[in-house]
Amino acid sequence: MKSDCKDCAIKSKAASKLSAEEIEKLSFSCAFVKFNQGDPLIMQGTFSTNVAYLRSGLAKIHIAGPYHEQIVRIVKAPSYLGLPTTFGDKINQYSVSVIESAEVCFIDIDTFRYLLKANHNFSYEILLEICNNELEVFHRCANRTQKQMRGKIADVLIEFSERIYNCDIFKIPLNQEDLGNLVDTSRESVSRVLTEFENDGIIKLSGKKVEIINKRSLALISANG
Amino acid sequence: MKSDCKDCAIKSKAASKLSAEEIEKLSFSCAFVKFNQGDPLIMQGTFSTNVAYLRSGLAKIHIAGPYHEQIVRIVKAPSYLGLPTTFGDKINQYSVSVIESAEVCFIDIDTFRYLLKANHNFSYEILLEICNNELEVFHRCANRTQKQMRGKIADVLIEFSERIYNCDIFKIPLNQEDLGNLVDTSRESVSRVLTEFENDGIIKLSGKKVEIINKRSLALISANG
DNA sequence: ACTATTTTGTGATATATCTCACTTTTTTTG
DNA sequence: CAAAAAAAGTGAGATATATCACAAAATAGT
Repeated sequence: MKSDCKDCAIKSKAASKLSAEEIEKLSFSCAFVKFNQGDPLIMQGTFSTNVAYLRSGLAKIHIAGPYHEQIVRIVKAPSYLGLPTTFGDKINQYSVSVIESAEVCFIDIDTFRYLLKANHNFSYEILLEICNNELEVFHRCANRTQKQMRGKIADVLIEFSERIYNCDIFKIPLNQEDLGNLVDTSRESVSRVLTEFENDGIIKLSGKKVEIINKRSLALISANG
Repeated sequence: MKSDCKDCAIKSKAASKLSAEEIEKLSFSCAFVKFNQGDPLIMQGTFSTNVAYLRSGLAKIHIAGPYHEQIVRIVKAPSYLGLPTTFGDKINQYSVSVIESAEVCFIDIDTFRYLLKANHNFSYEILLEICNNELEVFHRCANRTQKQMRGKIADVLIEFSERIYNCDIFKIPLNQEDLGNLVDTSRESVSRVLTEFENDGIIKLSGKKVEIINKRSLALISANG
């Protein structure tokens, strides 16, 4: 357990509010680890003693629903992971897995709590992050249940291109089964819709690589489908 | 704008951590208002300058989805409302309406922020509340999308009986349309399932009054339907 | 490089739920 | 208390999507 958070180039906005001594304290109980695609970071049902800070990479938050796995959202670095669990009971209420090789700092929960108490600006930033997540989940949930599959898949393509990759060409970091779990449809439907979009000249596919050709149409489908 | 929070019998757990002076400060920028069923407390899209503390009563959080209104969750007093909005942009991201006559304290947002900075224990409690809400939303969302209507309606009946009213006999505080918006089904389906449950001897209905007769069956339906 | 495994594509069929249309009941209001 | 409005019940038909069952591709493992 030791890192040098002081010189960390990708400090969280919250961490940048910490004083020199506080950063020092953080360094002492912060473990830096690299992960590969597919690695689990947080496992639903297990005891949590750390907050995770996703320094780089991409992860998915997923929970075991009554029938199948549901992917709640895709988290892009930099971002804290497992905050809600940190406060309620200490049993993780959801899982987090890496979907694009990631660097993660595990911060001891007691230290994290100490920092929350010691530094208002830090805790305010954390509060902010949690609140934004909650709002995002609200909207995502409404979409998931109300739109039909074309709309939902259009949504997710737009999200990857705009929020995650900032680019019209990207590699989907999930297989179609998982894509289905993210938007709540079956794997088969994902496949069908994707080829449909390709036939309509809206996207171009080659393997998992997607190129968005007609963003306009995609936005329309997202809005009306 | 003035209340006497000091003597308030239903202080929030967070507020009970405040010092005498802090409570005094709170009192000065806290407006107490009574509301009736149907009254809007928070309106999506409007500018927010207050945090609301639901002192007594019942409210629903709802957002305008792409197609229809969605009821995100039912909030039972005591509980803060509109916390997430308080921190992100100040535009309310969802609406809150009273469904059973309520008493609400509106707390000026700047005062609330001041208290968050001034008192760690207060802010820690607030953090806790937000985190718990987020986790609840996760699970609710998974249920909503994965279970089918019988299961979802069984769920909601159990929730009313156990979380909201602590009683096997209660009056549903929503009409069937809203019940549908809460569990994501059509009004007609709600009606059908409810009469189905009654015919199966699982519940007894008279108007909006529900008596749960066979909780065991209901739990089974919730788990498997 | 070859086999095993995972992932994807695609048709046919099944089905849960929505929608529409109308009636009946309950609640509200003047 | 009557009239109007809102809410609830119910059948028949439409439909979006799931499921099943394979085949084809792509990836991973030895």
